[in-house]
Amino acid sequence: MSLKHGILGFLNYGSMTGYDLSKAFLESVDFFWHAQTSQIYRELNSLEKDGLIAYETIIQHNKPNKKEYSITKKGTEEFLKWLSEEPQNELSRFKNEFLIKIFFSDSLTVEENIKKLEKFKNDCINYAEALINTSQSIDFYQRKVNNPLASLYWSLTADFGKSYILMCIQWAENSITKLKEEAL
Amino acid sequence: MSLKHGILGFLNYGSMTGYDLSKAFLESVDFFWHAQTSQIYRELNSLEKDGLIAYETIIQHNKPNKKEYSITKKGTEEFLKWLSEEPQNELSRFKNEFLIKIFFSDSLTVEENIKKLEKFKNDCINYAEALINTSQSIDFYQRKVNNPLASLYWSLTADFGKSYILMCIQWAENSITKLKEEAL
DNA sequence: CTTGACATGTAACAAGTTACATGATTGG
DNA sequence: CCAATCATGTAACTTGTTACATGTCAAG
Repeated sequence: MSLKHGILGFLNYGSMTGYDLSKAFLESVDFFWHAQTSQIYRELNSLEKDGLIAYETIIQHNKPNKKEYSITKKGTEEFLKWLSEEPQNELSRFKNEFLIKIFFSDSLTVEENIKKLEKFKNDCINYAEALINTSQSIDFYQRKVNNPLASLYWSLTADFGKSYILMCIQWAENSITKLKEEAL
Repeated sequence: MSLKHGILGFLNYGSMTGYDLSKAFLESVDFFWHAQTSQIYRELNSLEKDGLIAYETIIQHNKPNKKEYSITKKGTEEFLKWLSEEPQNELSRFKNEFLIKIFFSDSLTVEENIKKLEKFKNDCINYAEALINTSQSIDFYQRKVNNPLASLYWSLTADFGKSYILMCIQWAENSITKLKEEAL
């Protein structure tokens, strides 16, 4: 439901190709909305069929031709409608396969589970570094879009990511401590 | 991919009907894995076809008949294989539609966005209360399963939920403060 | 007499994942 | 010469969502 609106949101800033969109997702909202390239192209087709976006083929000489998509009036209306709708309770949609594995972990040894948690903690630390790049690309896009308020909202989402990862690291550390106590 | 393993995990504790499973999901892992009833019945069919579970029809007199599913040897093997596999980086799968709306929020007024964040904060506070029930049902199931280590892992996942919600509330408060400053 | 718990599902659709498929140019 | 970037997609499959469909019994 939301990938469509995500695409409309980006096209609302300006025209883009599927490839551009793919990069934009990756460099900005990937942390909370990962979009596969194949999915983006599928959605572009469907949005175009519904008249929410339109494209123009741009013939290039030293690069492959491309389709530049832009949002239509109908598309902008749909985007703004979605944006002002009351968001559903997001907590009820939270999903985490790692936590299910933890939930059922009594079928493994305590040592194996400590390793699992340590791996999770390391993943978090690595991801925290990757988020720094996201902050940098916010600066980059800010200049492109030329809208001071936009980057404020972007940074709020980046803050969420940082807080989430910190929380995960702390939870993992606490959990490891508890398991080590149990192992005695 | 994981609903299957979640079902196997519960059946590994003991036999259950689809209805029981539906309740078990709701009362324990719902926070990080919500399963629709319809999805559970579909997966049960598919797991049975694959020989990972088997069922016995139980005829009841004052209640509707039911199918009691139990895990097979093959099912247990598959479950343990999944459990000991290295979990994928979970952070790259995190999804949150609310954050996308925040990301694109410069198309709305600051006041509207403050309201949105306040609603989010309230949802979090309400959900925090709901999680207390989950903690209680951990105690209930602990007695049923009679495995002291199991409930330790269950409580780790409940801790994660509490930390996550606290983090969300704090983030929402900070964000509201920032927007109020901006509104001046 | 009505609500909630028990109990099982199907059908249609939407969204996400994985694998495949192609091919040019640029920079090191 | 090899890897990365540019650029577009299809096909098959798995998951997840929403709406529909049916019916009993117990308790308040």
